[in-house]
Amino acid sequence: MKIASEKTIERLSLYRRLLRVAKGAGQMSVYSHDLAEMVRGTAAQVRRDLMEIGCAGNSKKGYDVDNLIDAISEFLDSDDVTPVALVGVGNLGRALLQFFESHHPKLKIVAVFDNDPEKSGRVIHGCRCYGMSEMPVVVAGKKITVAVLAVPVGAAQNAAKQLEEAGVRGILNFAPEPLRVGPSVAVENMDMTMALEKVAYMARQNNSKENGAK
Amino acid sequence: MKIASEKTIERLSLYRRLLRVAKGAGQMSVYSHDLAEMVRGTAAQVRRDLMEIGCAGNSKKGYDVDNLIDAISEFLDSDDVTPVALVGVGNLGRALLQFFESHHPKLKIVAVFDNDPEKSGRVIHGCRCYGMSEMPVVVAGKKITVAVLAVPVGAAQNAAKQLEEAGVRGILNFAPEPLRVGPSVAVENMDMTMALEKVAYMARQNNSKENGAK
DNA sequence: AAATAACCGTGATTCTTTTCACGTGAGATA
DNA sequence: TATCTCACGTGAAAAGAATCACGGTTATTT
Repeated sequence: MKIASEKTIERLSLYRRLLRVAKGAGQMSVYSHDLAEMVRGTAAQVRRDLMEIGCAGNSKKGYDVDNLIDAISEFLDSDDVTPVALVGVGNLGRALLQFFESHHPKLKIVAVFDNDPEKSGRVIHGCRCYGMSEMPVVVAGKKITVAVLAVPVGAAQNAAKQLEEAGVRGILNFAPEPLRVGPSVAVENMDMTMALEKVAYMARQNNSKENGAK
Repeated sequence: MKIASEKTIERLSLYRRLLRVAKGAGQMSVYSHDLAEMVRGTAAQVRRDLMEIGCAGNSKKGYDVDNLIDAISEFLDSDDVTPVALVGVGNLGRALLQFFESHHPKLKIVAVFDNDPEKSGRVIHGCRCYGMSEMPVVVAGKKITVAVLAVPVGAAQNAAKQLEEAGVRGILNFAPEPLRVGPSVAVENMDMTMALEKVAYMARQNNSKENGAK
């Protein structure tokens, strides 16, 4: 399968979600400019993204919703369900567990890890909680390649290392701390502190623009 | 104050956090390549980012840690504490509340909103919970310009609209749904579904690269 | 059946972001 | 004090991403 830029992958994910909503509403086809409006982008960009994954669009009717969803899914998803591990069962971890419980047919959290021995063995949201030391065997046994890291800052680097050694190849990191991992592990940072600082900055810009300040 | 690109702003936020850690460890100065290594970037980019905000670096000793932190803070932060609202007090909302409680000196969640009347009036993590209908008066009263949106999908668009009307100028959106707001409101999406799909995709790429597949 | 209109596919262009590479200057060394 | 080293500051080049613009195609209309 061809390779696409990260930006394109992000947008494809977004398109698919919106397409599913549209499908649920009974819509059979969409135009590139419809999708563009939904994601606040341009029609040309939507077409280009779809071109990347070799999609088929009809001149007059636009894109077939079902076809598009299938094409994006074939590109983004694995054939079978991807097992995911969650590390860290604090408030955030539980929220994520609940969030992903329902939201995705192809990505499933199948194990959670925490270093609190109190939690070991308990079942949270349908997931068995393991101690950190059990990681290698559980990850290998369940063929886990993707993990969500929701531990407190300070513990993240260590956990990432353990994940890497256990064979994980992608980490979604919620800790506000850059991870040092080898080149064969993809890291996506969800840095909430950074994000909030950024909106605060941009909100201030907007505000002073509005108030006529330079 | 000059304007910088969004990417630069993100990196500045990251630099500052790492600099604070370095300062805590007693470090007095850093080189651009030190910072670069920490954020997995290049030295030239670090220098360029710092140049953007008009920083001073010394040829031989690199950058003074204290100076840099101050310079970045002056650029990113408002002079006084920025009051923030949180909308949605589910698991995620509570996790965010806890997360931001300690993590930031200049950004403070001062009010939470939820449409569950049960929660109205209660105090969660030191924050009074208000009903959605109280938003206009509370937001105006506390001069809130930034909000974190942690409501379930489906409720996000409506909440965003209310926030905008109440005067909010920046929204950090955790709902997997693009928001339609006016141009004077900055939106930053923390789309966990998209992020997880993306790492899963990239992990798969890494995996097949490793296994010799084309 | 011909004309029309609307949208897709994509080469070319423009704009943004990153990297390169080199002159400059500050401290160390002898 | 002269030289040497090393990192900063930054113009210029490269790479990457978004946009433009137009030929081609398909349904609809007359």
